[in-house]
Amino acid sequence: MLSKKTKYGIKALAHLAKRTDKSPVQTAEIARSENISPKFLESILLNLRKSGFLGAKKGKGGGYYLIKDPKEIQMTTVIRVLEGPIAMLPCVSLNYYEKCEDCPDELTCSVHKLMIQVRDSTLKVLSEKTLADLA
Amino acid sequence: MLSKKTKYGIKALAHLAKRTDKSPVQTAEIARSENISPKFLESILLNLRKSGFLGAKKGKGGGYYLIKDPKEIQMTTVIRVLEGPIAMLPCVSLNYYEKCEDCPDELTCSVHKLMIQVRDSTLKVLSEKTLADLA
DNA sequence: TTAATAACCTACTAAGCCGATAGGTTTATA
DNA sequence: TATAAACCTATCGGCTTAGTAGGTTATTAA
Repeated sequence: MLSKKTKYGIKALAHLAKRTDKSPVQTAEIARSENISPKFLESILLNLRKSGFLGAKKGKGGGYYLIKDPKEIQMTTVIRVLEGPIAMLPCVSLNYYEKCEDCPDELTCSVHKLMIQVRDSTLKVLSEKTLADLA
Repeated sequence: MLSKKTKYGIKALAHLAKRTDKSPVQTAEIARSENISPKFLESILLNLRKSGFLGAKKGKGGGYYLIKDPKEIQMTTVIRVLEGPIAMLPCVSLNYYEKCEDCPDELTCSVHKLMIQVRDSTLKVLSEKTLADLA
């Protein structure tokens, strides 16, 4: 299950991608139109800015704006930044790999093999999709 | 991410499926050979019995055994019992559907559409696999 | 009939995460 | 100089996870 943080983050990015002009949009406006707690969204947008997806402008008329072309933003990278691993087990994660304590040998582990297949099929869908497809 | 409960549960089922005879296997033995905390595993196996995957026999020589043919046990049903929803959002879950508080209209929600595709591709993999494939 | 065995059941807990909320600081604009 | 909006830090209640502890019931073997 995706956390609300991730869901809200994606919605916010899609909201920005829908806009034709690149003028900054305030947190409060996104929060209002997407029904998200403003303060919670604030922390998410900050996160997205620090991760290089968004730029920010302070003061009146300020807000957040997309830095890159929505077509260039894969959903895999968005989800990895907001949620963390896409895989269902740490031992099959490409970007957040961790060995299982209990498993002596990954190559013979039946669960491992299965989850690799799940991971790959999920990755196929998500890597083909960009922010532009959501907007 | 799958919980350890789910991972352990699948491993335990696979352990039983690997065996040629259908004689009961004790919790302690499975725990030992799969490196799982015995007491924790106990609660998982109980769960799997109550869900109709396992039968149990008490007393000496007792233990748990598979009720059905491993070929007949889809991984989707196993995961749903142990973990709950397979979908990444409640609003795209087939078996555990819940409406999103924040979303006024699912049909126009960009995240919703994306997660349906992820769900379907995951479901395709998992529904084709049975316990027999893991053993 | 008794002892041993193993499932069954109930309750508890420490730790961590999630989804916020509160309140103050900095920077840019009018 | 006042206002606006991002930025930052800290905190919190509630929930889930991954167990642990300890006793009860049913079955088997001596």
